[in-house]
Amino acid sequence: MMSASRSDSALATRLERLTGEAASCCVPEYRGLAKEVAASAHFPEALKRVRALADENRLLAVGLLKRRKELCACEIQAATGLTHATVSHHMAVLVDAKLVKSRREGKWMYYRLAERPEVRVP
Amino acid sequence: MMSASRSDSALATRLERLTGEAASCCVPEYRGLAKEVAASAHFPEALKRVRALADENRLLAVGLLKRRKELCACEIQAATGLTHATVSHHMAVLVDAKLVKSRREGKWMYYRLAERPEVRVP
DNA sequence: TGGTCATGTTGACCTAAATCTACATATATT
DNA sequence: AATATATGTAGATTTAGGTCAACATGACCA
Repeated sequence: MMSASRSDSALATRLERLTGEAASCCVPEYRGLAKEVAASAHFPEALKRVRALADENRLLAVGLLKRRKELCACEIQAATGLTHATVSHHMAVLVDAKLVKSRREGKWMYYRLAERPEVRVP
Repeated sequence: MMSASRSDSALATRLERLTGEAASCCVPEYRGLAKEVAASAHFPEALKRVRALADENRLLAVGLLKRRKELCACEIQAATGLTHATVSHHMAVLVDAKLVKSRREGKWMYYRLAERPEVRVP
């Protein structure tokens, strides 16, 4: 989104210093590297996972599920003190990020950790 | 209706709020479990780390640093297309979360990954 | 059938965070 | 010294998302 006439000079100067060549042309190389990282297979999923964990109550829910194997929504609600609406939203985020799996049993909804809830930074 | 300062320690406040409505007998037990998790030694640091990673551009910067061992601020700026002010802010967040270390060399600021940038969910 | 309980969904509100511009600081160069 | 360069900081604006009340859905039981 930035265009950058002014502030690319730092990079150009440094590259000129390192290579001895005019370097303003090398900005696309760094953008290309960034695109390579962002387009890597694991990047979107990793971003979704860390975003799912980056909330106090969702990280708490994951911690609860690490100690108790399985918890129903109302238990998570009791532990967090949130409304059931908020708990439902949070658990949906965790399930969407594939950090948690859900299982319905009658009117109760049970949650447990997925097999590999780890986060791999791409 | 519930007292308590609103945004200070959100978790503590929310845990306070659930005491009424004592219909379910096990609520205090889950409250205690939540407090145990949130008060664990690793919880605040883990939260800070995942929050630091939970931004597209910061996760991108970490990915860049995994490929290039060391990058200066202007190179990260070139890669992300952000202003230098925004880059500076993002890198400060990563450094504060102990995911990245910084090194000054003259007027250039170099960044590299910390020894263990992994995220441990508590 | 109706009623209640447990949970999901919607829509709005409101706080936190991401980003920018403008200015400040520090380093290098002349 | 002065000037240019590289990055940090402050303040303002805008966007993202956490939260709740209200409503909807679906399951169980009379």
